[in-house]
Amino acid sequence: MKKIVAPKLRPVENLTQVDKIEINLQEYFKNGNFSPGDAIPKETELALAMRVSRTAIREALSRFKILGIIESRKNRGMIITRPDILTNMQRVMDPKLLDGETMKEIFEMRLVIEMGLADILFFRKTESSLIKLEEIVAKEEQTDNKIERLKYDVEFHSMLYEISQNETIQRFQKMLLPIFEYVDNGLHIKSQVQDAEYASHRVLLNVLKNGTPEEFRNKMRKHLYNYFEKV
Amino acid sequence: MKKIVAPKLRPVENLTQVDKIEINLQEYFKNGNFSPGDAIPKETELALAMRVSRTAIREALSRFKILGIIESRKNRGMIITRPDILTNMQRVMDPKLLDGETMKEIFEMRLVIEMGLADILFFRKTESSLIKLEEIVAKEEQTDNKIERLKYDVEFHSMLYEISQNETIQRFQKMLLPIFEYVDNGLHIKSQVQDAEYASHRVLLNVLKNGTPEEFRNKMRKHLYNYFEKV
DNA sequence: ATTTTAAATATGTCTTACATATTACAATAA
DNA sequence: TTATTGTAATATGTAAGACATATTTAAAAT
Repeated sequence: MKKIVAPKLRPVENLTQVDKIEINLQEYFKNGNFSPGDAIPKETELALAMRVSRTAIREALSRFKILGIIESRKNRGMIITRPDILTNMQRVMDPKLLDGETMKEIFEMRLVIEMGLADILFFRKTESSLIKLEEIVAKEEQTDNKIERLKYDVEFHSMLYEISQNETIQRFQKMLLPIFEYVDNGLHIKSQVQDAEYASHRVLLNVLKNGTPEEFRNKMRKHLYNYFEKV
Repeated sequence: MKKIVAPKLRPVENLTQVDKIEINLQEYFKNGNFSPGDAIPKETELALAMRVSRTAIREALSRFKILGIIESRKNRGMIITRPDILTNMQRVMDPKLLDGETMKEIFEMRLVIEMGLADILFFRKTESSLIKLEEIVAKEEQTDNKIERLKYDVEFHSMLYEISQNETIQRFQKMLLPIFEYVDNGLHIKSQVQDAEYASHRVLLNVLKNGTPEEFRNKMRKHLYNYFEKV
């Protein structure tokens, strides 16, 4: 029997109708030059225009609600809203669902950000913020409890972000915290042995008080690079 | 007539049933210790368990589909999937929908990242990547067309991110490009007058070739700080 | 002029019905 | 037996109809 070899066939498109409506709407929102507050057509009109049922339209619209792109005023209609760029990212920031490679990259991104922050930190540091850092470091040094120390580690770095006074960067860091904790807990990193070069929080703080941005970057590199095989 | 003064009342909760189901499911997914590929209960079971209609369940589930948290194999059931942390952010990254303050903060974040990248760039730069940068700079210098120059500007900085070999950071940059372009186009920034300190792409390239990470950071600061009133 | 009523409207929810892709398994042909 | 084809069961996808309800608008009543 002759074996029939299948010719090059592309897999059939496997999008549901709702998926297609979603794509349609995304285009519509993107190109519509909408501003927050603008009304969009009502469900029945959309259903009529796209020749689908109201059910399907509603399922697609529901997707955009979780993104914060639209909002419905009950019984009045739906409007375009100002989405929050970080909440959606936050929703899916689950170490259990991310792969190792991505987490390593995210951790490297943290390193990039914390080194890049140096100039801003020296520019925006205040007496009170340095005192707060001092308190955190002091408490950290007074405990041997591993969990406690981890807590103060998070607090120290969070405080640095706070000093930046950049809300977006701060929220970005808070969002990534689950990843950092996961990495800090010893997965995907090299041995925790702290070599002679290691820079402690105390060292970082002293540099921030009396040093230069350049010194701070060097110490921060030594503080965090410890977690990498190589950069 | 006596005027009744309303006591301090909290606004009534204004969540729809689907919103509540969404919250329920978010909890369920988060605490369920799911791994990608795991199946979740079928729609009718969820509807029964939550005492709501299948329609409402479907609208809520649909929301998680756009986040990439679940996926449905048609007629077989739904499974947990590995979400992409950046696509959702991308969906809402529309300069028209963001407020000015957020955009300024995002631009500052760019500055932080591009300065923080220095060490990695020097570690991962290659001959071929330097040649590509050289080509971009050469083409930029040969044109006076404003739009062309903007194009090469984007290419230059994109190439830097590429050298980092960090996919996440690269995608982050690509996602923010609309913002950068919007800012570059002259809104929310100080005068474009380039002071004597200004560092060109040519300068940055030469430093990357023969200088140190520290020099690179200084030049990058001067290259980008130009866009700020003060940092 | 002010308040009350009533109608119209659009979203929210539920129910029922059926279509359809996938799977597993039985039936059939080689 | 072995491989292919057919078939039933299943869960999701889609549609349509019905009604609830909050909001708005306008008409009606005070």
